[in-house]
Amino acid sequence: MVMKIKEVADIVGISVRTLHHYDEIGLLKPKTNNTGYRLYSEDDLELLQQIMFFKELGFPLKKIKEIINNPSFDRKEALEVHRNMLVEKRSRLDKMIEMINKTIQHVNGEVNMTNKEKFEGFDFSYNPYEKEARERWGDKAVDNSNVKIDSLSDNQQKLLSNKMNEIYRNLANLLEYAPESDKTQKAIKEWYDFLNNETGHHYSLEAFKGLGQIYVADERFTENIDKFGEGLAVYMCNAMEVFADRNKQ
Amino acid sequence: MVMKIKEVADIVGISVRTLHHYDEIGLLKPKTNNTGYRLYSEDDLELLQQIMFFKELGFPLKKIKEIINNPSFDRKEALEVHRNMLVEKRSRLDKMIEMINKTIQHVNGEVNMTNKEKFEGFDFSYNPYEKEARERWGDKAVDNSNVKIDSLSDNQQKLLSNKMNEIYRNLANLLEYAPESDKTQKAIKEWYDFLNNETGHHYSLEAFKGLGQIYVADERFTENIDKFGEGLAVYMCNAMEVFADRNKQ
DNA sequence: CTTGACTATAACGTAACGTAATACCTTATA
DNA sequence: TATAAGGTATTACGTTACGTTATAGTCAAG
Repeated sequence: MVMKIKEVADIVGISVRTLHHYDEIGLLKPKTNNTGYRLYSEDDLELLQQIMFFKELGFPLKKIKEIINNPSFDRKEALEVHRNMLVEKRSRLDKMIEMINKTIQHVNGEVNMTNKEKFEGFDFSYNPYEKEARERWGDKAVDNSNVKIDSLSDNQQKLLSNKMNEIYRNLANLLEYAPESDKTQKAIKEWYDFLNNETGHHYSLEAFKGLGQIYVADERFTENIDKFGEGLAVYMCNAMEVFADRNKQ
Repeated sequence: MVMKIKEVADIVGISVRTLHHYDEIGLLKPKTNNTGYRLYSEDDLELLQQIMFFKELGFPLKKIKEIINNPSFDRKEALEVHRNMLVEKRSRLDKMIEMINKTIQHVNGEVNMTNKEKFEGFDFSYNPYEKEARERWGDKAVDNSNVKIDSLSDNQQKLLSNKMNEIYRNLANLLEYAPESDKTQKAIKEWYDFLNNETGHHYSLEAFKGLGQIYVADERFTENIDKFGEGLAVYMCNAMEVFADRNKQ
């Protein structure tokens, strides 16, 4: 079932102009019929829902475009982080309500408020989930160029980039296990095999170990990797070392 | 105690440029010392708090200026309406959280969602308090879109609908009494309580009074209500006003 | 008395649409 | 089938609420 622009606008609660705008900037480009009318599909609506979520969270459209165009974008994961952010937002609202109650009492002369207290509810900088989202989807995390291996083709780079993201996410969930644990080592092996089979380069175990060390030594790597989990770079370095040493000879 | 601009900016969590801007447009003009530095007093901070409240609610700065410059502006009253709006906002957040949970299930293939459902949490068109605020401080034009009850669940709508019919029938039989009569006022109270307890929205007395006025102003309401008895809409409007004024304070 | 952090004004830039003008397309109704 | 009403497209300039330099004066600590 396809829908014309006004129908979509009415359902979503935005203006037709806004949808025009999203088309203009390439954020949401529906198909058109022979007379140039925009026809929105179910998939377009799903995408629009995603866009609205990110918009609700204050992301600029440019960033939203980057995020949803990134092939490593995991919709379900995004939804879960969004939920956490909304819960966080609600608790901030609670704070504001509490604050406004205090202010009312203050106006009545019943309570004194410090200046800091007067604005506590407005301060949006202390939201761990927004921070998480920014770190996960913000500038550098989306841009894998820091980590790319120049000699590869575009396709290979994209593949590598996706695999890296997958590996990082995967490993970030294993941080509680020891680097030498089976689960971790299995993930590392996957990474090692991928490098050898898909990148066109051969990585010796020593080279692989060296790569792990680069993750810690080069802060461009450290920074990007740690965005997937605190201390992940060091963790990976250790795990890769264990992997190399175990399989050596 | 006076504060320099950066201190204020840091406390409130906005930029220095923003405060410059507010000064430029005459929204918040602090005193200056002999070297031109802006010095913000306690009163300036209180005003800024007001400004931030209205901003949070999506008012444009121009309107905010009009509002707080209006000599009839009652700070306490404004705060109370603000609180109500925040509570309303929180319940919308609850809706969004519910929706996102549904969406996650939907992604998992567990549930089907209609297009309307997908965007329910984004629909900000129904908020009695924003309507109240607009009428009080904003354009007096009645925005009909605020009158719809689409955002209620099917069950709530059915319940509301039944209760409305009951109330209307009831009141149509009281048309011969004055709007301020005990019988009429009792029926009105029942209506008011129902709205507050069953619809998920909180109606202040002012909002309730506004609702009555809508019955007369919006011909869709007038038409339907008058089916129960000639002139019932106007009668209810009067009775609701009496009820609001009597119970105020 | 110098340096670094803070402040001022001025002026251009930008994001995300709003608004208006003009013209074509679709559909319900006479 | 004609015709009006309302939806749609493109183009283009306007607007809001600041961001971002650039340039220059001010203040507080070492």
